[in-house]
Amino acid sequence: MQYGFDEYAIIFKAMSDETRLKILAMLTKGATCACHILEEFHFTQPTLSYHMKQLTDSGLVVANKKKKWVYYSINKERMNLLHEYISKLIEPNTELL
Amino acid sequence: MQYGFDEYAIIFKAMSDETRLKILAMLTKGATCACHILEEFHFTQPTLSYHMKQLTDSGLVVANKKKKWVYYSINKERMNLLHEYISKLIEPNTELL
DNA sequence: CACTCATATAGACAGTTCTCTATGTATGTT
DNA sequence: AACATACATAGAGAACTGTCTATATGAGTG
Repeated sequence: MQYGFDEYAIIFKAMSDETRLKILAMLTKGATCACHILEEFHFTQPTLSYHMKQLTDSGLVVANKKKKWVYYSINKERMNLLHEYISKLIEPNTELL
Repeated sequence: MQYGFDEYAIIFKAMSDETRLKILAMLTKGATCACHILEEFHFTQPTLSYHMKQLTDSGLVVANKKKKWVYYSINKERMNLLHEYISKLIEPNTELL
């Protein structure tokens, strides 16, 4: 396995919140700035900042600063890693242990 | 989408713990009884019972009682659902929102 | 330079999580 | 019936999470 359970746990933890799943779904439409994401929610700006940090720390999302705005987008490479991980949990006798 | 973000959040939360990821990996080898799973860890039996409850409540794992033992195994249908969900986060403009 | 706008950080606080010990339940054994 | 084994539940406590308000940072504007 490329990474340990601890690393995958962090990734899954990033996805273990309804708000962050909605953010990820929004990002499938393409890179989006924080201010636009915030409009879709009823919490404050620092709370969004907290959630974006969880997502970027996990590696699932990358931040791209352009002028005053930060554009967030999905890290497809990382998401593919997760996709393969789930595959290994479906197919028996894989090299997970 | 078949289920809402809340339901997927519960599934991902079940996978957001290193211990439970290791348990899932063990279960890829086939149905395993709790006592055998416990041998692989250094915590107590009630702690394992707690983790197994998280996994079964999420639907990722099913419990099968045979005599004195409970055999746990991966619910492949549920895992496939997760697999498809990740696919939708990789491919752009899917119907997640 | 003073000000505004977009975002991040700090600190507080309620709620949740993961672990433990103690106990309960259900099944099998002597 | 008494005991042993496998697992679940209850309750407690330390650590973590998600939210807020207040403040900081950094980039553009007049």
